[in-house]
Amino acid sequence: MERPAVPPTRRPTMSDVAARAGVSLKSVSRVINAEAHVRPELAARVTAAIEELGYRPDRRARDLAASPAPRTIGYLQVDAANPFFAAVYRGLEDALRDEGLLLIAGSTDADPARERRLLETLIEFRVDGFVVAAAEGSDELLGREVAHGTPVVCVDRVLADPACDTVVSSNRDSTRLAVEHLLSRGHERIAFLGGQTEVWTASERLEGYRQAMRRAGRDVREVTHVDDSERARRATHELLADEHPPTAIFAAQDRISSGAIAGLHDLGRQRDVALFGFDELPFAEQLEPSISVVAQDPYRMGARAGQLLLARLRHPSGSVAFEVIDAPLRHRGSGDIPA
Amino acid sequence: MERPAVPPTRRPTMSDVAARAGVSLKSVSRVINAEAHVRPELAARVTAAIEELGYRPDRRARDLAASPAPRTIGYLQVDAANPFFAAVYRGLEDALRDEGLLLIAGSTDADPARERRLLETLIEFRVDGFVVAAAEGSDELLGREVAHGTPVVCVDRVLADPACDTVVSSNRDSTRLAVEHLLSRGHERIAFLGGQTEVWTASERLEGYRQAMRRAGRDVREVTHVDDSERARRATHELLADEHPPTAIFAAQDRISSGAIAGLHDLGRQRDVALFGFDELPFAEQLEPSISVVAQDPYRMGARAGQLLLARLRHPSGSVAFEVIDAPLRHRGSGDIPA
DNA sequence: TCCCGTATTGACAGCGCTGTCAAAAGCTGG
DNA sequence: CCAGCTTTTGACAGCGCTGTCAATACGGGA
Repeated sequence: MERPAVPPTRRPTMSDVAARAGVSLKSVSRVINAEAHVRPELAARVTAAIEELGYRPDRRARDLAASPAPRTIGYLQVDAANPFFAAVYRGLEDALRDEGLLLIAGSTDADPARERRLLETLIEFRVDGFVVAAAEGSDELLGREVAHGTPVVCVDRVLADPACDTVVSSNRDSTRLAVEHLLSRGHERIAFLGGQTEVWTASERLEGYRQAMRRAGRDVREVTHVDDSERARRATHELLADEHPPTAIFAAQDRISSGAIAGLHDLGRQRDVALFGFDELPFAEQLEPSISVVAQDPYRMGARAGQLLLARLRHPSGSVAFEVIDAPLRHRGSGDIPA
Repeated sequence: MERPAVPPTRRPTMSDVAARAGVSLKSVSRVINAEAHVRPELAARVTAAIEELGYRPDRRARDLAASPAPRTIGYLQVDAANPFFAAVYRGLEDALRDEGLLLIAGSTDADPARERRLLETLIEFRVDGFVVAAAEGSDELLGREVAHGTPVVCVDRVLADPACDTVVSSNRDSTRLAVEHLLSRGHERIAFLGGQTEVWTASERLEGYRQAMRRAGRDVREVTHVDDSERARRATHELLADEHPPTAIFAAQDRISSGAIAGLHDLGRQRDVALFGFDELPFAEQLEPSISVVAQDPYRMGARAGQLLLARLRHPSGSVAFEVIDAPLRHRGSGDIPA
C-alpha cells in the first residue's frame, strides 16, 4: 500500500478561522473560550468555520499567552511495566482526570542519569507539577523545583531536604509484623531477601526485619541487592543449599517473591519452607500453597498522591503532608507453614 | 510542618539570562542551541548566568517559534494498569527514548467518550504522532489526523479507513492452533470465553476458535462479553454446572484466564478441565497444573510500533506497514489435560 | 594605509494565542 | 431627538523563543 502524497496542509490557525468566518481574531478566541458578550449569530458563524476547517486550538500557544490553569503533571517512575508503578499511575490518572490534567510519564529504570534527563525534559515542558516514584537520582534538581514553588509529591520514597508532600506504605511496621508472624510459627532461621539498601523503602523493610529478629533474639540472615526475579531465584537455591538453611523466607518485594516462589518450586520445597512476601501477587490465592503477603495498595497511593497534588496546586503554601498508607498482612498459607 | 511562604519568583526567561550576562537575547539563544560563531568568552558568560539563575528553556515557546524536530508522542491505551498495555508502553518508551521523544499517555477504559476527549487533548498539545492501542471510539478524529499527515500507528487494533501503520498479534491463527491442540487431546466440548466481539482482536480470536471447531465438526459454545476476571469466574461456574459441561475451556485474554483459573479452583476442577489461555500469565509455571497459553509479546509490539512511528516521521509517504507478530503456543500442562 | 571577506553580535519580526483597552453599536428614559 | 448607559467587536501588544538580516569588528592582502 502506498500512502497518497501528503497534502501539505498547514494545520489551520485561529487566523484562518477568523478569515473564513469574516470576523476578528479576538472574536474567534471569545467563542472558543465561551466568553460572554458574543452575539449568537456571530458565534454560529465561527463555530461553522471551525467545523469546516477542522480547527483545533494550539494549547502551547494558549498557555504561553495566558497564564493558564494547570494542565499537565509529570510522573517519574522506575518502570512502567512493573505492576506496582502501573497501579500508582492508574490511581494518579484517575485522581487527576476530573480536573482535566494530563500525565506525562517516563521510566527511569533506576538509572540516575536517565532520571535527571527525564526530569529536565519535563521541566522544559513546563509541567505544572510532579509526582515522583523513583530513586534518588535527581534530588538536587527536584529540590530546586520544590523551592521554586512547583508542586512535587513523592510516592514510595522520600525527599530529604526541602520537605515535600509524601505518600508511603507502612514499610517498616508491616515487615516487622510479618516477620513476627513467622517467628510465632516457631521459625528461628528466617532469611531476608531484599533489594538495594540505598533505596529508602528497601532500607525501611530491612529495618523492620531487623527489629523483629533482634527483639526475638535471633540472628539475622540478610541477602540484599537482589534486584530481579532471576537473582532471587538463584539466591533461594543458595540459601537452601546452606548447611543450616532457613526454614522461612521474607521476600521484600514482588519481583523477589516471584523469584523465591520459582526457586522453591524448582527444589520442590514450596510446601515446607515458609514464605512471606511484600507486595500483592497475582494468583497468590491459586498457587499451592497460596502465598501470604504484605499487601501494599499502590492504586490508592497514586490516588492520594494525585489528591495531594491538587491540594497543593490550590494552596501552594499549605502544610506539608506525610501520609503513611497501611499495608495489611494477608495470611494465606505460605506464611503459616511451621518450622 | 509549614511550608515557608513561597518566593513568588517568576521562572527566569531568556531575557533574564541575557540581562544578567550583558548580552543580547539572540546570543543566549545561540549558546543554548550550540550554534556556531560564538566567542568562547561570551559563551562562558552566558553559561554562568544560566547556572546562577537556574534557567531552563521553555520548550513550548521554542516549539512555537521554530518548527521543531518531533518531541512528543501520544499513546492511547485502554488501561495503564493492565500488564499487556503496560508492556506495550514500555516497548514504545524504549524505542522512542533514543530519539529523545517523550510519551504522553492516557487510559480510555474502553469508553469512547473518554477516548475522544483524550485524543482531542493530545491534538491540542500538538504531539508529533500517535500510537493507539484502544478501541474504536475515535476513528473519525483519528482518520482526520492520518489524512492530515500526522503519523499514527495502531497497535492491537486496526483502523479501517485511511490505512495506517499497524502492529497486531496472530490472533486468529494462534487461537485456531490452540483449539486444535485441545481437539487433538480428544476434547469435543470446548467452550470459548471471550470479551466484546465488537473489538477487533476479540472477534479475530473468536473466528479462530470457530474455524477449528467447524473443521473438526464440533459444536461451538461461545460465551462472549465476559469483560473482567470476576465475570469470567462466574461464567466458568455456570459452564461447569451445565448438563453437558465443556471438558476444555479457551480463555481469550489474560483477565479471562485469571477468572477461569479462579473459577476452576473454586470448584476443585483445575486438574480435570483443560484450559488454554490467550496472553502470558505471571506464575503460569508455578500454578498447578501450570497453564498453557498463547504468548503474545506486547513489549515487542510496542517496540515495533515505536520503530514504525520513527520511520513514518522520517518518511511521511513511505508504504504503509501491517505487521503481524507471531504469538507462539506455550504448552505447559493445563492444555494437555485429556478429555 | 585602505579594501574586502569572514567572524561575531544584535535588532526585530513573528510563531498562535489571550489580555487590555478603546471604538462602534444598541438600548433606555426624559 | 439626545444623553448616558451597556453590549458587542476589534486593534494591538506581548507570552518566550528562533529565524532573518543588517551592523559591527577583525584579519589579511594590495
